[in-house]
Amino acid sequence: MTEDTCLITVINEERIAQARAQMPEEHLLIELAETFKLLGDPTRVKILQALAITELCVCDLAALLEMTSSAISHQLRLLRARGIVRFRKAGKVVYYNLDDSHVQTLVEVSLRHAAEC
Amino acid sequence: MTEDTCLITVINEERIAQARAQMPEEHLLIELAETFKLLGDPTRVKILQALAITELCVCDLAALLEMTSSAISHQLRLLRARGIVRFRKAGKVVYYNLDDSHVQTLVEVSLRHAAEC
DNA sequence: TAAACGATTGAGCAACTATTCAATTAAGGA
DNA sequence: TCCTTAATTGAATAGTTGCTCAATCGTTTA
Repeated sequence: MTEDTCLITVINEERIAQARAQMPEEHLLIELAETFKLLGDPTRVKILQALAITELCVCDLAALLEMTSSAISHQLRLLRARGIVRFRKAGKVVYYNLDDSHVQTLVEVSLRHAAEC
Repeated sequence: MTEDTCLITVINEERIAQARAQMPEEHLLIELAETFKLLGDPTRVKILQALAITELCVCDLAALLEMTSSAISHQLRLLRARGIVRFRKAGKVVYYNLDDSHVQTLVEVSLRHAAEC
């Protein structure tokens, strides 16, 4: 991390200034990336899509995705930590729901777009 | 990958059937996850956000994000590969633009939501 | 109370990823 | 032509991640 060429060489100073002025705060962009990263995994996308259709317990999700309940549980923990899913206990069984309608619309919008390609 | 408990134990058979029937095709969900994964990195989100404001060359992006142009170039390659950015050459300088308006609105919508939290 | 079962958790591992570093390409200017 | 510079590329590396496996927790029921 010494002075790299391109930390000095600047070609369009005004544009950089403009971008810098209009860019959202860094922590906001990092937050954003965190959320996208969470959606950026096939298993988690499938879980979210399934929960968008109906409430399911860990075991059902495991059966649906043909994975171990351990693997599912690990992923649900991440989704829980970001408040994307919520759960309710019914005895031994834990049912999961989507808790973030925004994420749901995000997935819907993206799916529509993906389907167009 | 033998017969795991939860590949057999099913609690809500009808719900699983319903989810299975309504779930989008697997390859579509995987595509979706690929796109989200690409957005799920701070550097790439910053690049996209900057390009949403103004056209910039590799060097400018490097200066703006305080990173080496090599690191930026590597990330641009990934974004290019998915058709999210396009470029035009002006002599030695390569200018990058957003090429996917959908991704742009995706980021905008998400930013608005992130800002609300 | 003990056994059974759904779910969670932590350690470990293999696969992946973002950056660095060095080498190379392509274009411009001396 | 040679030198400089913007950009790209490949290899190497440090850090991350998703799954497995085994152990454990909490609840039900025999």
